[in-house]
Amino acid sequence: MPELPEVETLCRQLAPQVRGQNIEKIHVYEPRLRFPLASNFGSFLEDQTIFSVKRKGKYILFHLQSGRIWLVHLGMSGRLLWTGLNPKYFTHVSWSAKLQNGKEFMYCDPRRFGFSLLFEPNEAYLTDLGIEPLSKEFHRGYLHNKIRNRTRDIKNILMDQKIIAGIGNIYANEILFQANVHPLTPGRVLQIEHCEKIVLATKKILRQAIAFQGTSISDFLDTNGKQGRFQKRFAVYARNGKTCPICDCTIQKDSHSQRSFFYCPECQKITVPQNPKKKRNANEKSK
DNA sequence: CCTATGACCTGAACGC
DNA sequence: TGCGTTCAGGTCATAG
Repeated sequence: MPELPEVETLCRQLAPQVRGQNIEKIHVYEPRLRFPLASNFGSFLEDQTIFSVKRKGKYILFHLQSGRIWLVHLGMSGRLLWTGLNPKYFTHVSWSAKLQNGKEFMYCDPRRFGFSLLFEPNEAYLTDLGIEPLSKEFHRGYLHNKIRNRTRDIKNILMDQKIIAGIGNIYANEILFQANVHPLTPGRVLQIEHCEKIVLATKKILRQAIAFQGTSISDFLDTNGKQGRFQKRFAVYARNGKTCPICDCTIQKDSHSQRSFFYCPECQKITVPQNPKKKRNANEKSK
């Protein structure tokens, strides 16, 4: 479910309700997440006051007044929901947090790829996380430096959280369409002007997606159980067989390193020619 | 250091 | 109706 725009949506909804609130009660229902919940999960958080809620990449960070940090990652299928909604949403509940104002939110995660980590004041955390794509740090020179010697394909690079934090499969596809770059283009063939297009496309797509409260394909719901709407704006993602919004070609779907990718063969021609070192196959397609 | 691959989970959609 | 297969928004550990 969650890439940067979805996590940002959740943070914006949570912040006004939880800021300054004391955590009255934590319930743990299912500790078996990507990393098992710490045995002191409840006692670490109970009676702490939430100072702020921030997003970093795809992480939600609750900064506590004590200086402790509570980090939440939603994996593929994690949801944060206010209690009181239709009970059908509350399957696979992992934990809940009740605040002094009576509000309570629950973490539900069927696939259990998400996790929650706790940090003491001054303890290092997220040390390997890359820069924020919506920050000024993310500019064409930064991207060009990161990719200039890489053979990895650009879509994979965009999804590398150590380089840029927050982009996943949906937005990588949409960004590369917007930038007219084929998803499998090796990083090292992209010039500074391509990097410029990719950076601009990244900021544009992510901002739009945030404005639409993220994307709901099947799993994502906001804290009130409502879907995002950016899926209505998809140019390529999950649109294979449909018409490109720009050129009337048919959107293609393919797969690479166990991830689907989607592209327009006409609009996304920036790619690498066949590697000259590679031996050519003796047989062309017959006939 | 870099790159590619499998593993971790459940549920939904699809084909037979 | 049921059973098997494939796929899904992410990340990490491992091997070369």
